[in-house]
Order: sequence, then C-alpha cells, then structure tokens
Amino acid sequence: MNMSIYDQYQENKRFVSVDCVIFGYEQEKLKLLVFQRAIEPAKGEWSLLGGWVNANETTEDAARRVLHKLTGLEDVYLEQVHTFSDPKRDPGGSVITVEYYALINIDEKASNLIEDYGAKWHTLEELPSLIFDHNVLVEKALEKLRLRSSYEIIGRKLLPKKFTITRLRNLYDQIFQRKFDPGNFRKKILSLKVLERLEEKDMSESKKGAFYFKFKPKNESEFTDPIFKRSI
Amino acid sequence: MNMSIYDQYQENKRFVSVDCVIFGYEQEKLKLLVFQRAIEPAKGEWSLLGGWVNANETTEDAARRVLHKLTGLEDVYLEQVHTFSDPKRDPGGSVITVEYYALINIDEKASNLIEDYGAKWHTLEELPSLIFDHNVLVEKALEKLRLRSSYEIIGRKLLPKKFTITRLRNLYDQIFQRKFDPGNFRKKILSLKVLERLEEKDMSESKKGAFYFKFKPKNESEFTDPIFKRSI
DNA sequence: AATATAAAAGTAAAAATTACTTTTAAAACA
DNA sequence: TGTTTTAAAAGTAATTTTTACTTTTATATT
Repeated sequence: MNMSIYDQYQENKRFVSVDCVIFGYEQEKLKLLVFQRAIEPAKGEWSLLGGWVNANETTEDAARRVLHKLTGLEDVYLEQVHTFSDPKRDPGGSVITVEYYALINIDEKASNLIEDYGAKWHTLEELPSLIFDHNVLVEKALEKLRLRSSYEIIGRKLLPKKFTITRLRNLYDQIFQRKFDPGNFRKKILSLKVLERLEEKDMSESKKGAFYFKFKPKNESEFTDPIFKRSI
Repeated sequence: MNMSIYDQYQENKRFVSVDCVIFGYEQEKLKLLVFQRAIEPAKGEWSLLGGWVNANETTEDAARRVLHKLTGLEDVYLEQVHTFSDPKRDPGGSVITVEYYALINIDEKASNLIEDYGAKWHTLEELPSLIFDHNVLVEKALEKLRLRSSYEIIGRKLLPKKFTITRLRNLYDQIFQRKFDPGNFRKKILSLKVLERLEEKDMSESKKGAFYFKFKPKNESEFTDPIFKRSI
C-alpha cells in the first residue's frame, strides 16, 4: 500500500471495478461480447468483461488491460460511459464500477483467447440475461454509442479497412435499430467528406457492384453538430 | 467494515471522491460556486466542492450530501459528468473522483451556509485557477451542460418560477457563450411548447413589458432530437 | 441479346434555419 | 394630450436540410 496523506481516511476506501461493453460487427449484425464470470458470486453466469482497477492505473488503463488479456487486441477504441455505485448492485459486496464501451472489428483478429474464457458474441436481440445491473449497462452503452454515432461517422474500428456505403448504412441501421433510406444516407455521408472512394468494387452484393470506400485520416475536431437532425 | 465476499481483494480498494461543479444564474450571468479547500494538500486554495464517497451510499448520494451540507438545498438537479482516475491527479494520493454538475437558483435561497465555508460565486470569465485537475472538470461539466441544453430546455432549476423569454435566451447565451437571435430563439422555444405564458408582465426591461412564462409540468421523454441544428 | 440486381444519381415537396424588417404596447417625456 | 422611445413580439423571405420518392446505370446471369 502506498503512503498517502489520506491514509487517515482508510475506512473510506472502496472497491472499484471496470466493466466493458464490447461491440463488434459481423455478418451485418452488431454484436456484443459477453463472458462467463470467473469468480463468485454468480460464477459461470453471463457477464460483461470486468476487472478491478489497480492502484497505479487509470480506469481506462484497467479497461485496456482486461481487454488485452482476453482478446489480445492493442489499440481498441474505448469511451467512458457512466459510473454505477449502488451499494446493492453487486450481491458480493459494495463495488463501484466505471463502465466503458469498446469497438472492435471481429473479422480482423478475433483472438482464440476469447474462446478460452467462455466468451460468446451475441446479437442485441438474442442477448442473454446478464448478472447484476449489466443489462442496464448495456442499454447505457448503446445510448452513448448512438450519441457518438450521431456526432461523427463511427466505423473506423468496427468496419474493415475497405467497405461499401451499404455496409456502413447497415451498421447504422443496427446501431439505431431502424432503417435509413439508402439514397438519403449515401447523400448525407458523402456530403460529410470523411470517406474516400477506392477504385475497387465489391461485386458480391449486386450485378453492378458497389465501390469500396475507406476513411480519410481523422482530423481532430471532426464534427461539432449532430449529423442527422430528426432522423436520430 | 462490512463483510464481503471480495475481502480477499482488500488491497485493491481505492479512495473514491465526488466533485461538484455548481452552476447558478444571477444578474444575467452564469456563475460557478467554488470553495476554499478544507484539508491538506492545497488547503485554502480554490477548489470544487468535493467529499469522500461513504461505504453505503451511491456517488450521487455523496454529491447530494456534500451539497446539502454546504448550501442547505434539498432537491438539486444533478447530472453525472465523468470519472477521473489518473493516479497522479491528486498530489495527496491516488483518488478516483466521480464528477457531477449541479444547477441551482442562486436567488432562491442561497444559504448563508455558503459563506461559512469560504465559498464564492464566480462568472466563467473570472474563474480562478483551481486545484488539481478541477479546471478540466469545469470544462467537461460545461460540455455536458451544453449537450443537455441542446436536447431539452434547461432552466427549470436555474431560473426563478416565472421568467421572460429574454431572460431564458440570456441564459442560453451564457451557456453557449454566443448570442442567439432574439426573434429566432423566441420562435424556436415557443414551438417546443414547454412554456406557458402568464398574464403578468415584467415591466423592468422595456416600456412595452415582456410576458412572464413558466415551465409546464415536465413530461418524461421530453425530447429525443437536438433542439437546434447548427446553432449549437 | 435480354434480364435482373442493387448501386448510384436525381428530383421535388416539406420542414427548419437564418437573417432580417415591421409592428406593437406601454412608459416617459414634451 | 400627443409624441417619443424602448424592447417585445410578430412577420417575412431566402437559404439550407430533410424526406420520400423515381430514374438511370453498370455488370453478372440467363
């Protein structure tokens, strides 16, 4: 234990964990990686990926650490969602948890490590009942993901390097659980000038083929206004 | 100390605090209540209102507790902002802090308790340098307040019961640090149908006088789309 | 060569935003 | 009493964005 001027407040110390809502995109479906919990209570039940926050790391460090351990992935996109602190939320004891969501490209290098931990990708519809308040955390992460997706074009991490507009639209359909109009979506996305068209076409979905696009290098303050007005 | 199945992880326990960015509105200015810190380190320097999170309360409970202790106010509007966890953020020791912002009506009952604690209202422009990362926390709270203000008409807590559209617009000018067009702002706000016009007029600002308005009772899912498109 | 497909482009009405101008109600002044 | 002054309130018209469509296109398959 490090020395600290606050040591007189020892009895105020708390258990702090992180929980990760891991989003991936595969076969035109937005999916979520859930795990079989390794410790009591509720050992073996479906749960978000979580872990203790160690003394000399940030909560984001902790999230990256547990993510790396289970997936082998290095530069995952992470966004802090919310902190949950109901003393009764975890029957094993009073634990404050800081929630993050992660976006990862399933196809890319979905490590076999995942299987070792009894993890499984689920679509949003077939998501099982999770331990504690984890289903609430999933809802909150989705809200945050939707908010972010309405302020910038998300997909850098969820999609492969090259992708069609149709595939990007499908991702948005999944995130918002609604159908975007193909023509209007294309017009909108292209007007934002964040994508660059490649010469190559994806011929697997139509006779005509659809051009592949890739993201232009990200320039910092990407957008400040919402992308869609009433559609989102 | 409560017994817990996690007791074997004792050494993982962490100091957890809350910090409150307290917004108020007075004399057509958005203000922020800052305090002279009561404990070492940095005792006596300007700081946000903060406190430890006790074992059997949520972080929001903790925020309400410290707010009540210092202002006497009961049903304050609170929104969780972000959790900061850099082990070096507080030179006194590694402390994870959960940030909230509070909205309070200064005129209403700005308790004299406030003075006892060496607290002071500051406008955003004349905000002093605060301890640790607290100036960053203020920026983050402002961002969150702006986000919220762009999804619903804020002011229920910051304004007195009755107020003019001009006063509400001035609040928005303050929050976004820009000038909204008076005519367009009025049109927009009234189209949202969240305000009810009273018969009484405020004669202090013009010969003609401006009608007072009050908020209609809040109906839950107030808005889902941003109120302004590119103006914000 | 004709057909079928989704991609891509195009269109026009409706809605929202923006930048203004005009009118109005009431106090203050002449 | 009538005129002036003030900000409130209403109004206007151009522009931009959204929405709901229709049409054209490129290419593989029949």
